[in-house]
Amino acid sequence: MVGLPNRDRRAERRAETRREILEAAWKIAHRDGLAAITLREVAALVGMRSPSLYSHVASKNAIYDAMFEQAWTDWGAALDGLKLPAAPRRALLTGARAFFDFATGDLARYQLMNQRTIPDFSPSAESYAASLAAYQRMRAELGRRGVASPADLDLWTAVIGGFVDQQLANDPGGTRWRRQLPRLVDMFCDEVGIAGPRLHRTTR
Amino acid sequence: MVGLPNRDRRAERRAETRREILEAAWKIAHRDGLAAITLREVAALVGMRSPSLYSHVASKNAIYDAMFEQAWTDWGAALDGLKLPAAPRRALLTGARAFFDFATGDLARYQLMNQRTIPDFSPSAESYAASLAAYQRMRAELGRRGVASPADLDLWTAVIGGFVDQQLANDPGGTRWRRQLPRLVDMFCDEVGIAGPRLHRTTR
DNA sequence: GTCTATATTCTGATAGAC
DNA sequence: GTCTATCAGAATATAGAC
Repeated sequence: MVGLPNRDRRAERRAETRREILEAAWKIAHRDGLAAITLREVAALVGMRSPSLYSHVASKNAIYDAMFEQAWTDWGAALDGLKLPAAPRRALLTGARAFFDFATGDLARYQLMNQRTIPDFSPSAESYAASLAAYQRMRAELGRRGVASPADLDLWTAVIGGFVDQQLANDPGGTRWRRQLPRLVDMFCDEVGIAGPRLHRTTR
Repeated sequence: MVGLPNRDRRAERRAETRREILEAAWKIAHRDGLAAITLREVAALVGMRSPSLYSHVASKNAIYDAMFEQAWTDWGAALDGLKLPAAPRRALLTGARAFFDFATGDLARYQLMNQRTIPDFSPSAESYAASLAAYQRMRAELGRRGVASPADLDLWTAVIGGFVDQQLANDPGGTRWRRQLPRLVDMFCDEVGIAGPRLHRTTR
């Protein structure tokens, strides 16, 4: 009995090409910044001429959009893969370090995810949903540790984001702010009322 | 007795033209973002053709550089003009609000001052000195209130910057993070050991 | 699906007359 | 110091052959 092929080789090829296009775009972004991505160079890196890209991508902004979605999806996956310790303060520190390392590990990615670096780009509804999903996952984990009020959540996102920004801006590749994460978590937990032993030695 | 004129009208005119050029550049940046500044439009706004700009400015990046220096000089002046209350926590809150309002009041300016938005631009030594001077002034004021260790200073800059970033990114024009500044200052002061009554009501 | 060719528009910067 | 004219090149995107 003859049936349909159970693999769509053509679709696989298309998906693979699309993956290569995104990979090339990331490569340029890492080297020269997000704004430096051009269709010509993306095409050259995947072995095409620029007009051929339009068979795979609707526009340049569609590339940014796919990158945005990919970045947030990746962070969501990293978040899901975390083994969080039972002790709440330890759990927060693990999460903070994971986000910090993810964010500082790739400046271009962080700018695309969290800052308005590309003037004409704003994420599509589908891509934005990926970022929202990651945020909700973080919210759920914090809620499990007793951080539930919007004000407390805003406080958390702000102080963590601030650490990332300072690290990227003033000590890229270093640990000047990273090594203070235990202290930051302690300070935050003291403020919002998460009990437990201090994570770092108090110097006073 | 006849002497030299005590005003150099030519120099005054030149300085005035330069001021107008910067003003035009800011206007474009506010409307469409830093990256949208073009020499043609700057020239049009001051009533020139673009080549004429080169009599006043060495290059496009020189305009960014002058804007960078101006922004930091302005912030330094704002800092100098502050009347800080005697109570340390009150003083920190006053400073925090001043910086927060200065930063959130102008996204383009903040991006130019603190983020790497323009790929090819990096400040000249002279312009960078203006930012350093402002930082030293902040450091001196914090030192007077007992915040002196590099770690404490890093903690302060990070949490304040984080509040600014979140406000700009997620609630531009609003007060979602601004209204939590008293709490942030309390949290910070508790951590670094600045005594005094709490600035905000504890909800727990 | 990929190509060549091209449209269209913009960019920063320079040369040289006045 | 400002102008016209122009360079030299970049960009995204489309048309249409193959």
